Amino acid sequence: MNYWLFKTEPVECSIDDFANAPDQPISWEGVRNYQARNFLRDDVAVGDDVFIYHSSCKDIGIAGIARVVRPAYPDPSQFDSSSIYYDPKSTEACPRWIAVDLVFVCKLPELIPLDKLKKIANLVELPLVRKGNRLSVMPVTSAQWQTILALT
DNA sequence: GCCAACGTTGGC
DNA sequence: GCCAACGTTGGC
Repeated sequence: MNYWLFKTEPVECSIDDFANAPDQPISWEGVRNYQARNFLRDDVAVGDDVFIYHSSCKDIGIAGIARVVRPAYPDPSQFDSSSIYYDPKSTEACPRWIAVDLVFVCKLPELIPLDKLKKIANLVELPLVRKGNRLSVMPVTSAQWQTILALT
């Protein structure tokens, strides 16, 4: 199995949305970046664990953990003309964007702030803390995962 | 709200 | 296929 980090703006989907719906799969939609899409399509698998990271908000950082329960399928929002994620160039026959489903695992006892992650020597290779990083779905190595868990 | 960094688009 | 222009991300 693999480890991942998914970014989200908590006003849209936060770790509390997962915590408030235990055992209920949440569809991870709206990824509109090809590199992130390729990870979802090719590498994210059922049983993988995912850090849920809150961005563009007051408390920026890793908020909790979710688990993949459904592998890649066409992101329905790309076909919905009323959605902000609508993509007129995508077709049912040849969908461009991919979603997966996640379920809640846990909230971290305390959010691990980004500035704390940036100070950890073992995490300098994590794309999240690299300058100019914009990847919203990124792999986390087993060692990085353990390092981050040890911060809690 | 600013803006650096990066990704995407489209003319050539 | 290059690359300038434009759009988006996301921390600050």
